[in-house]
Amino acid sequence: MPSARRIPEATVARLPLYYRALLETADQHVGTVSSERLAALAGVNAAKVRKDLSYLGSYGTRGVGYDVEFLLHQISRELGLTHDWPVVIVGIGNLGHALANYRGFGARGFQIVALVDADPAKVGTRIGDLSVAALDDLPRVVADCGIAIGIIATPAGAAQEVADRLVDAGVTSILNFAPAVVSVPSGVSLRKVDLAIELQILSFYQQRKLPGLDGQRGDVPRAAEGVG
Amino acid sequence: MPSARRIPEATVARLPLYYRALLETADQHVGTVSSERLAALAGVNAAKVRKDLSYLGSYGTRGVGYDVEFLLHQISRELGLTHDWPVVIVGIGNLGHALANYRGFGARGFQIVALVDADPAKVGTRIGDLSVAALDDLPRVVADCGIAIGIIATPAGAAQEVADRLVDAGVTSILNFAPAVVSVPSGVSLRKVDLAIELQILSFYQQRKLPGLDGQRGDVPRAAEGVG
DNA sequence: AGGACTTTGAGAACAATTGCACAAGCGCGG
DNA sequence: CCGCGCTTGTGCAATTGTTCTCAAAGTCCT
Repeated sequence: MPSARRIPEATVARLPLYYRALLETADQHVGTVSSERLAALAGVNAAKVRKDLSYLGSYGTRGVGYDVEFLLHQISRELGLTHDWPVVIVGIGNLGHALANYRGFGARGFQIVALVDADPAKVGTRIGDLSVAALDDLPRVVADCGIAIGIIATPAGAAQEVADRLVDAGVTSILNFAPAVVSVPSGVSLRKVDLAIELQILSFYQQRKLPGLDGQRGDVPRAAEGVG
Repeated sequence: MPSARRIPEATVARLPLYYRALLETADQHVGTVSSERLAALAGVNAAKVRKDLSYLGSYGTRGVGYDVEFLLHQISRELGLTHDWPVVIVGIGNLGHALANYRGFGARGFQIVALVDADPAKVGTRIGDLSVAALDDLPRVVADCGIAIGIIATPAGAAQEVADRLVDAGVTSILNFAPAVVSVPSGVSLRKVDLAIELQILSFYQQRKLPGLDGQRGDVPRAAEGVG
């Protein structure tokens, strides 16, 4: 029963950072963390950590900090990571292939349970211990495995069609890697990751620093994260 | 000479969306677009498009819209995409391999010109028409190719060390795919993409919709992008 | 038991971003 | 040459997110 309180989007996007930081902390058999320390590990500032965590409830102890295990439990409950989520990847090209093999998912609450591709030549191919299914099998695969989350790793042109099919099959959360805008019915969550766009954003700031390269280049002051 | 005006971060993050939308529009030999149409293609709303573009200058014509070619040129100049950027990828595992082969970069202003890995077994391996160099060769590779942008695709444990080496070698923009916080000197830009975090954010919203699954599941109302 | 010290949680100020609404500007047809 | 319809550009209000500040609440030491 995740708290009913409304949690700001910006906070939700940072919870996974805290989660990761807490996992590392727990590994080192540390019992409690201060907001200061957690902030350093997550790459944000302490005030933000406290405010974010306060949305979940008053889980800290003044003068002490947060109990690592307890906070870890609360956050994983809030993020819905108390059980593993089965995930389907559609589009087994370069990227889909890499995602299928990516160890990071399993370690953090997700299990790739199905691979799908429209290309008949790829259907039946094995990757790890999964074999690629046909796009038409999507409804059955989704139903059989109880899949709620789908990943689109197709070329841009196929993205909308695949999204539609995922939704029809019953998927209600989609992560889109294709460089295309896709729209989904309300009630379905959609997030996108566009690799080239990230580089283009870097390019913007990179370009701005060349013209007036005013001496800078010492490497003492350390400013983590963010761009600029 | 990009305009001197300060462009809000949120706007910068959307310029690539407009750029992509404009490229598609130009392909269809359309001469002008309205903010309304551009908004639909980019998956945002029209007011935002107008405000964003107004930061670049007054490039539209009232009563008509924006000249596609001209706007495309202005945005690509602003993003620094008038020339290709050479990019180095460090860490040639699953992900690094996929990124090296990803066609999307070349098409949008970036060329992967070097691959680097710490593992001696991988050094010398060929991917496409590049061969993997040793980590120690980084300074030479960066200097020889005039590389300003680096991609980290290593496991979490190696990320900070690789970032330090990239910076030492002269790289001033870094895209980090490793699930770890890395810090860089001020003056160096850093962006991060964490694949598992994206799924965890979806998981948060997904979990919240199951408890009170209040009938919904019709597919008529179309709400593009964003989550929830 | 009491005081010093630490750290949280929250209120308030501040900053950034979004969205609305509409005047100003442009092209076109008469 | 003028008026009409369309679309931009922007001031303003509302929302969202961040940072500051400090009282409250706990621990630890004596």
